[in-house]
Amino acid sequence: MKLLDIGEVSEASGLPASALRYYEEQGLIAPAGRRGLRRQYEPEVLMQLTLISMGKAAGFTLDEIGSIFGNRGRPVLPREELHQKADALERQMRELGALAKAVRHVANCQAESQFDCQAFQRLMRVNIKTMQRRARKNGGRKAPV
Amino acid sequence: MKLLDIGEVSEASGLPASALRYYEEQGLIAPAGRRGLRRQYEPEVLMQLTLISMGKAAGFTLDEIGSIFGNRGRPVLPREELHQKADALERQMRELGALAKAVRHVANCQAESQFDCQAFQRLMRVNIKTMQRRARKNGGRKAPV
DNA sequence: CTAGCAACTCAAGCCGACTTGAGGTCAAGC
DNA sequence: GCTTGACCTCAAGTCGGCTTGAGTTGCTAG
Repeated sequence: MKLLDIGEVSEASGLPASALRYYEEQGLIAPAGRRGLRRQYEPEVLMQLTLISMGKAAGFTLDEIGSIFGNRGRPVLPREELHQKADALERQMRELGALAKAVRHVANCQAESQFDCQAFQRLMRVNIKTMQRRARKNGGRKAPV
Repeated sequence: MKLLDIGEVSEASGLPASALRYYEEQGLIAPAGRRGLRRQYEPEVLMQLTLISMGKAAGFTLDEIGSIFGNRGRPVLPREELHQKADALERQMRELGALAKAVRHVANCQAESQFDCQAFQRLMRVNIKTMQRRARKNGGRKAPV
């Protein structure tokens, strides 16, 4: 199987080479070897990068991503924790849906201010609650994800 | 209607007072007035903060959030752009779902490495494509959201 | 053989989103 | 009338995630 130069990986993934080197420094990816100075990647790395991008989009830090999809696809966390992460993701997904709804509503609503609109208020109500639940749990620091 | 001290807003929202001042500096919220030096907030601000939190969870910058739910609930962007934002959110929601599935799979899968697992590979395949589409469009910089 | 060019390293810089700390203000309760 | 505690301002610091720049190395084509 043909190995890829960093430039090719960059091209294929859309990530700048500097980011790839940075991911390596953080232990998220690794080249199969070198040819001279140059890193040579297995095509598999593209899948890893997809995972990383998805994880980032979901608000994980690189560190967290590393612990979910650890060294070359072997997860570092125990099953139970992984399921918790998945639960969190699904919750977050629902929140995203709520936000999409809210934005959609804002686009169509005639009210002077959203805060005058009954429908909008209903959309928000439930989320104020989940937000407060979350806040109570972690003292308002950093998204638990 | 009773006005709230920053401490009360902080308590109710779970956000530290320093963050509230920062949001004010960025033009996202504003107190109804002051009593002496102290900011006095209308309860309405809690709804705005919910919106902000949701927006952040969805990966928007504070700046972007400001342009969606502009000055006191009157959106700054035209309808069309708001719908585009909503579309993007729904896309992102689906990606999040895919990630949840992937994590769930990793938790259960017996394969040595995820990259040896057929089911996992299928899960990823589609996302590599969307990732590449996105990359081609923006040169790999900053999430388009 | 040598010129190019892509890649390399390492240190420093940058941006967003806050936090922290030092030093100041003020209304409320004793 | 004084202390206390919540709040204030402003400057500086922090952290994550990269980017930028200067100076170096080494495969490849002419």
